[in-house]
Amino acid sequence: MDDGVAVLRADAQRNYDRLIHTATTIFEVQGASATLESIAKGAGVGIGTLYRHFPTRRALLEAVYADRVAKLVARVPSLLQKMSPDKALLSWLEMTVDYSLQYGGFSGLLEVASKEKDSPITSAGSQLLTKAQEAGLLRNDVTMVDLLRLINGIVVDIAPEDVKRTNTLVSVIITGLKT
Amino acid sequence: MDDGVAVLRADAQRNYDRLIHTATTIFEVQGASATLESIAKGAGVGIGTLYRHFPTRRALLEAVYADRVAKLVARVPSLLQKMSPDKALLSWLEMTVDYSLQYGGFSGLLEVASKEKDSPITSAGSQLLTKAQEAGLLRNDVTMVDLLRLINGIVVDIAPEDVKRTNTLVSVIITGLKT
DNA sequence: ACCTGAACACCGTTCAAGT
DNA sequence: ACCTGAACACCGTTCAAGT
Repeated sequence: MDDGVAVLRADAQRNYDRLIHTATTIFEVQGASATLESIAKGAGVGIGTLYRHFPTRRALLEAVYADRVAKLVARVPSLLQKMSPDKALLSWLEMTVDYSLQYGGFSGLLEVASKEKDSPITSAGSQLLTKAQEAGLLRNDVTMVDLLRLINGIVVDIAPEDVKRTNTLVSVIITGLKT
Repeated sequence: MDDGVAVLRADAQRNYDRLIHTATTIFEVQGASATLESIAKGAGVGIGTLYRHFPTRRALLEAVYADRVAKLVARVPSLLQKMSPDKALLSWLEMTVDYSLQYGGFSGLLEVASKEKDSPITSAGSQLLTKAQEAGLLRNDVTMVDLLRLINGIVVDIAPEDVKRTNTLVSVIITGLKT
């Protein structure tokens, strides 16, 4: 019985850590479409080693942003405790937008995760949306996948000078969801 | 004095027409990111000829969808004549979404054009939005670039089974814009 | 004036050889 | 068990040579 994390050989573990560290930095600067070659090179490993640890770009993005996703998930119950579910959803969406704006590659992860109804991000948001809908606060004909599609549209390819527009756009969406 | 359209040598004109025709078909099937190589090949011309006529992918997209853009522009005054400006904007946005869903490459054009405040598409929509704002029907703190960002988010990378969701999402946005 | 396609650059992905 | 990087595939873009 273990905790589900495979034990790696010392050199493999070191390469894994270096890849995560380098990818974090490079995604930060260049965004989620940075070349994998540059990440491998920056980490001082062969490109094959990157592929061994992370068979897809998505796997790498998930590993790099695992802690932020965990934070988004953890925020759900604490928000529900403090405020009404519609306000909680608004707050949670703003947090998601903030992560996308702060961390270069996060929006690349959001882009794929938002399309799946049972990804960690979608599942977390769904709890808030469903609660708000059950309370009759938000319209019933919208799913979390729908909502994240709109949110993703707000942050994708955004220019630095447009960042200040995002709050307004999130508020448009939330207002549009009110019953 | 001419009409602004350069007169091409007969073979050049034929190649131009073939490129447009082939590009229309291929964008339809594969979307705006189809390879330029496949378009040149399908048109029976060298890749250099494609670049001579269309120096960028965007130039090709604009040429292919010129008539649809013209329709969107032409629709503005006729919509304003028939209904209130907020309803006109909703109708116009639905038309824009329909084009993006119907024509494979149109959303690729929308993606770039929507970011410029004076592209033909943005300018056309702006007239409706401004009228609706002046009439006090829609909130004043949103621009057409903002709005097209949301619209683009709705249609980009949409799976066939999600197409039916787009009407709901457009209505969420319009509702959210109401004062 | 226009066309062709080879050539170059760049990136993703695999896999044989090595430790 | 893990790593390396050459090799292959693919695509965008340019430009010398040709008509």
